[in-house]
Amino acid sequence: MFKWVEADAPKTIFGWKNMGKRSDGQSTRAKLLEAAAEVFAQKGYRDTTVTDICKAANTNVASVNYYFGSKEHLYAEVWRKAFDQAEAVYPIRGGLDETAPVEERLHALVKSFVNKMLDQGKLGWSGQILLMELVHPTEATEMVRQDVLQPIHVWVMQIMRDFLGRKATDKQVALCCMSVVHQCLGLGQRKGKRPQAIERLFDEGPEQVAEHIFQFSLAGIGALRTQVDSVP
Amino acid sequence: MFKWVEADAPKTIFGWKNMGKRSDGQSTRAKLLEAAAEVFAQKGYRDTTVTDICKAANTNVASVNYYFGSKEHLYAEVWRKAFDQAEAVYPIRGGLDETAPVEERLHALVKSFVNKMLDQGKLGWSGQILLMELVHPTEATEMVRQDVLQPIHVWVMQIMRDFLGRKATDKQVALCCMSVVHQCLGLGQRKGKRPQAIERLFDEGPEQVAEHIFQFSLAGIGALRTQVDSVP
DNA sequence: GACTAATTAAAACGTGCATTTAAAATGTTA
DNA sequence: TAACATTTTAAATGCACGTTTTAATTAGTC
Repeated sequence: MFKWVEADAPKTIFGWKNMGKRSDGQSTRAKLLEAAAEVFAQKGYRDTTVTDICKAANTNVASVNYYFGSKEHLYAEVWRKAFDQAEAVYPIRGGLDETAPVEERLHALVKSFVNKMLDQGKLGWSGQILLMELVHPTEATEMVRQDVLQPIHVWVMQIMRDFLGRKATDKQVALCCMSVVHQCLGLGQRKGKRPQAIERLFDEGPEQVAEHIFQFSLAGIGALRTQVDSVP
Repeated sequence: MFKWVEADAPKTIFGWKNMGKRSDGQSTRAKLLEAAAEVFAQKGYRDTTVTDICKAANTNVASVNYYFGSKEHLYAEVWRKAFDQAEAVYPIRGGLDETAPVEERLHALVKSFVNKMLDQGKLGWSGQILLMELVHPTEATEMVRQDVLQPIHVWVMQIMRDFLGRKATDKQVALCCMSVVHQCLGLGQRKGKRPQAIERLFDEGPEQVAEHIFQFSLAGIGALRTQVDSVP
């Protein structure tokens, strides 16, 4: 795996102003990034051709390799950017820190997660890509695990631990994390591939779904907690 | 999409006994079916090459097209067979019919589903393929939807309806189905791609996980039911 | 044992795709 | 305006893969 130096940014660090750079509004690099994100989210890494991307971005086929070195590098960058954009609008912590009441933290978490999975616009791309990667990974997964996935996991575990208390085992905590996360992740399944009764749930936006998952999980966790607490 | 006539079966219907057929124990066709299932489940449809399959089955590259017409047809047949095999050992109804107590039906459903997703051997292949198809469908999805997916959905909906009672809305029923199914489906994520705390949950077999999902869901459904019942 | 059909085997074909190349175009510097 | 770096373009390259072809081999029938 070779190291790729970006074409745009580094060129100005020597003091030049805009050496040889075109000035047609949105740079080709940005266009590619935007177009690629949409195509990747829709068709997945493997079914997306660089020709697809360049057609969508209205650029030459060679531009992907010129700006990103390879399809794979573009994909990694797309993924990271999609995550950042979604996180900016739907922050997983909802502006809360670890001192906030657990219920509030869980509520914020679920709302954020559900929105990320169900957003119909560009903010839903990260969810689509995430799910595809978890089910059918590419090598790019490794590139974002530490920075993006790990912090979320820590936050969820923290919430569940606070819910269940000291007496709960690590396994019980992990199981509850799993239940909540999987309920949210599953929302990313391909549209139109589910039974109609399920599809209709999403017609009226993510709020109702998020509320359901929150209440459902709250009860599930509550049951486990009383069970934990009953042990001396 | 052309119609393909299988190479083995149809040849005997004219009254011949075994015309030209080799008799070396396991037929090439069966070897392909078995090997392909494993490779498809592991690498997914797109990343699997027919060379992969034939190498695993110890056959010639042309054999896939000879016996199945195309990679896609083989895939469809593999999928259906994997489902049947898993269903034979982990029946989704657990031997119960609609007159059995709802709790028992749900318990059986979850156990069956979890086993299908977590089985380490060939009985786990159908779960792997199912999840990949839901997240990133191929055209083969359509071939099994009616026969395989639809009946399961009907059964789950039935269970939830019986749980929640007449007063519950269709939407509430569907949401509960979703919560249960997604908890199970999520188990099919690629091994080794999750946080360690989660990975460890599966070391000791599916039983504990199934039990957790059952209890968790029972509480979640229960909460919704009391809410439903409280409305006059 | 010759005939026929089914199966296997090896090589060839054709296509789709990521990437490379080399030249042209565009902008900047002096 | 000349020299130069960056960016764009169109065409070429090379490889991987599904499928086809053609010939050889095997098994059962008469």
